[in-house]
Amino acid sequence: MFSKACEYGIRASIFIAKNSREGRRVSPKEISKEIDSPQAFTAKILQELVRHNIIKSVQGAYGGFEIDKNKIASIKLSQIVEALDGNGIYLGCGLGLRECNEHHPCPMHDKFKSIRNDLRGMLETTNLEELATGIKNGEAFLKV
Amino acid sequence: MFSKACEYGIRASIFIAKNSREGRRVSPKEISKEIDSPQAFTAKILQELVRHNIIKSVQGAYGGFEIDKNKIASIKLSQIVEALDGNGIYLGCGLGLRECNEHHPCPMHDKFKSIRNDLRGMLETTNLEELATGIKNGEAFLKV
DNA sequence: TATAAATAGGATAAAAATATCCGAAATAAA
DNA sequence: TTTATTTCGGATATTTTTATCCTATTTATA
Repeated sequence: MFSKACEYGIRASIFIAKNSREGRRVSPKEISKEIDSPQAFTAKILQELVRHNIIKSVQGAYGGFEIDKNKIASIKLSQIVEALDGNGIYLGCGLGLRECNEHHPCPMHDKFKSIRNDLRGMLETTNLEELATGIKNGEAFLKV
Repeated sequence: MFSKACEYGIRASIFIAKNSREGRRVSPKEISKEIDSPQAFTAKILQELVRHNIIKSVQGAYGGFEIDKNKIASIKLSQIVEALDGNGIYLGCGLGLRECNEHHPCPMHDKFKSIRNDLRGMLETTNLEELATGIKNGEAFLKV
């Protein structure tokens, strides 16, 4: 469904959000440990999220990654997915046709459309705030 | 969502189904031309589908690929997807956790569950017969 | 039985995704 | 201003996916 990069990116973002709410900056080392992901690869993904203005980095000693507290609730999963996997999951054809729409549908088009829309809806209405809360409350996990 | 191999495999299966209904066997060459896919790669995928007993091959002169006419309506998209991409799309965690279930959910688990179930339901209730009909009627397309 | 036509399958190549390494640049604190 | 710490970014390596090529095997027909 999502690429590894995107899976790590979402998990990392949730972990950063949780810590930013508590006023803590976190390093790629700590992140990759807590979400069980390869450290250097995760660092690359974090850089990409910084470039997309989804998370913020502070360089130098005592630096790390964080998210503006008052921004956490407004960051949607869809932004992270689009930043790392592009918009293919929204716009692409399920069977890989370059052109697939009402006027030129693939055989699966109608049936696939509603599922893709549900997925899109879910990603566009789920924000980091609620996901971080699940982690904080111990109701959900970021690894294993 | 699906791998390239799976996309080609589904499109090829629909094309074979349509032709088998008309009593025609088809070659990898014709298939890849009609679904716009790389020929040798498509041939490999067809072999895999044969191994999974989804399509049938006839070797030698006048051979090719076909599907038993009375089997077309009973072949579900889910069988093709499972044969080529495995069952990860049904069972796997959206965020890539090895273990993700009601007792140990990822933060996205609840929201993702229903979408995954809808996808699963769609794949398990959609058969080659109806998809081939869409192609035959010119309502749907397998390329471009 | 010989021939031509077709799939099967192994070997290999190319491209993309995943992952690692290391030096450069930034920055807080001593 | 020096030092220690930390992200940035380029280079490279590894693995997986996608794709191609070539020969062997199968089989209908002449």
